[in-house]
Amino acid sequence: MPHRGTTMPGTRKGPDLEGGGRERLLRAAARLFAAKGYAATTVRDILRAAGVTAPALYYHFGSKEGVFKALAREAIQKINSAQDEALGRAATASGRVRGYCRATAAVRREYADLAWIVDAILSGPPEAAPLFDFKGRVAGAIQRLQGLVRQGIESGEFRACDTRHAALALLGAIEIAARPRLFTSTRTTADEQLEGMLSVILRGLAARSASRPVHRRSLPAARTVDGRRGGG
Amino acid sequence: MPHRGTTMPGTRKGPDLEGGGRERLLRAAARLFAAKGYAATTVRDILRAAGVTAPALYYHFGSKEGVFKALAREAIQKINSAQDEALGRAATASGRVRGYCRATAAVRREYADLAWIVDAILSGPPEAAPLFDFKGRVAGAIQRLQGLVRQGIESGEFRACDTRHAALALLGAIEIAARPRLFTSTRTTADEQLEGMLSVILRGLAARSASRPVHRRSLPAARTVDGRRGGG
DNA sequence: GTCTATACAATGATAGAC
DNA sequence: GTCTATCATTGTATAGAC
Repeated sequence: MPHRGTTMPGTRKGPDLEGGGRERLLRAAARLFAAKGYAATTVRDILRAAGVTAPALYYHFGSKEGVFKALAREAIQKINSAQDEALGRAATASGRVRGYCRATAAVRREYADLAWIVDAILSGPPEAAPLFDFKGRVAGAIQRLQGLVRQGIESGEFRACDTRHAALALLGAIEIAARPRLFTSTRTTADEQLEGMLSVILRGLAARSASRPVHRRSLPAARTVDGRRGGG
Repeated sequence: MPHRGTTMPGTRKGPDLEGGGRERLLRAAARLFAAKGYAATTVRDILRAAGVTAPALYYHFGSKEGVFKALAREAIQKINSAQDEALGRAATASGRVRGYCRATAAVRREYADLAWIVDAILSGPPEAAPLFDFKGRVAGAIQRLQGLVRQGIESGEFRACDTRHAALALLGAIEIAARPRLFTSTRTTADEQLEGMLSVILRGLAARSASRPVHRRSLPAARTVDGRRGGG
């Protein structure tokens, strides 16, 4: 696996084919992995989509697996910085939880290309595809969420509860929100759904009976309330 | 696709190789799909593991895709019957929700072999692998959960809320609980985790402030309560 | 229903010129 | 850094005997 780490392209070519071969390969691979999956995407597919030939790919990445790794590394960096930034600005515990979940789900959606592959790898067993420390990353995500919940408990904003269970429930919401194709209905966006799920879960964590005003006189059969956005 | 629907084998062979070639092919395929994924599993792999040769597979299933379809059909039937049975016996709305989630997660865990592949297909795009109406099945699952929540609202057991958001949150919990490899820690089982997540979510749905006694004097810093297990 | 034997397209990857 | 040309391997699937 003797592929170089970085290189200095600089040469330009066609009109809309911007970036060196390396960038074009990455974007084409991301699109194709998303469309067909890792195993089903052939090196030739990537090459044709990127408008380069085989040796270019093997020069930059060493293998098809190398392309995937580079792609995943990129997505992970984005998620990390998005999460860090989201944690910075937030006053309440539920605010931090919301921000963290929002940021994570958003990047995962943006990188839905890789996300679902990574997901398959994570859920799956041994090594269906090349991977890093994905499993470790999941553990880290759980711990970070647990930390947020624990802070909320300590500050009195949340009730005492099993922080791990709460973290897992939140992770489930993120998981759902990260798959718009599957769960987004005609009239709902993934963001709206995430907010709704978080409202339900955070209400279960709230120290008092109501963390936010949700008054509605009786119970009119099966009417929806919550999700406070004029949307429609 | 001219593969026969059913056949009548009857012949036996080796000592531990029970069942006709058809059964052996199914079991071998399930194991391999689980170990390597659909695309990465070759027909030759399946044949070698099942101890038969190619024509046997193509006689029974018509193609590699046919094998997967047969497998998925089997899992779907199991999930359906498990869910129906779980809905039968249950008094309260939260009891029905718990039962439904438990049953679904349990079967999904039992069929983790296929579950994660189906999941990858669902999360993924077009046709990374052959599929049925998987997308429709997900929609059905959401609607069934929505129905349970709506019943709870109508009966006054749950507060008025967006039933879809509640259903999605529950689905997220199931999703998490169905992947023991990823989320189960050293001292926790997937069942315990599901119960814990459901407790959090159902508390968020409860009409009153407490659906089950969760009293614990103050809030001792960062102590976990809930999940009744001595674990440290 | 299952076998032997095989067709043949597609795969990931490389050598070596420029 | 990118190309042309090509390799060895593996992929799914089938004919035809038993």
